[in-house]
Amino acid sequence: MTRTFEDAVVEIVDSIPSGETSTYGEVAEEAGFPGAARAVGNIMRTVPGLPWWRVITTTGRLVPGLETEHTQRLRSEGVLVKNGRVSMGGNT
DNA sequence: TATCTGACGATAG
DNA sequence: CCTATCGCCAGAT
Repeated sequence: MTRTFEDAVVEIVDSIPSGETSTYGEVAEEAGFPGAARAVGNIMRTVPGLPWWRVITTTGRLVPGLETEHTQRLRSEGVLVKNGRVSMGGNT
């Protein structure tokens, strides 16, 4: 089994509970590759079927080019978005 | 094996 | 607040 970064990221991102949000850095760290936030982003766009909208950047920035789509999806999950940004990691 | 890419992260201006 | 640059890493070609 080619258990690679991709596989790990897929499972982790897919494990993010609805209404919550995580960051690329967090996902990368959980995957076992801290610092590989960039690689995470690539996988998010490479592997379909992933709740990529639950993953944001550490700065609270949403996915570039899909900010509108991203915001709508988060709001649909119950995540409050403020001015194109996510209200913290979905936790108070 | 080498080079390029990118939905990041942090710092500097 | 925004833009630019450097550093980081795995994947794709």
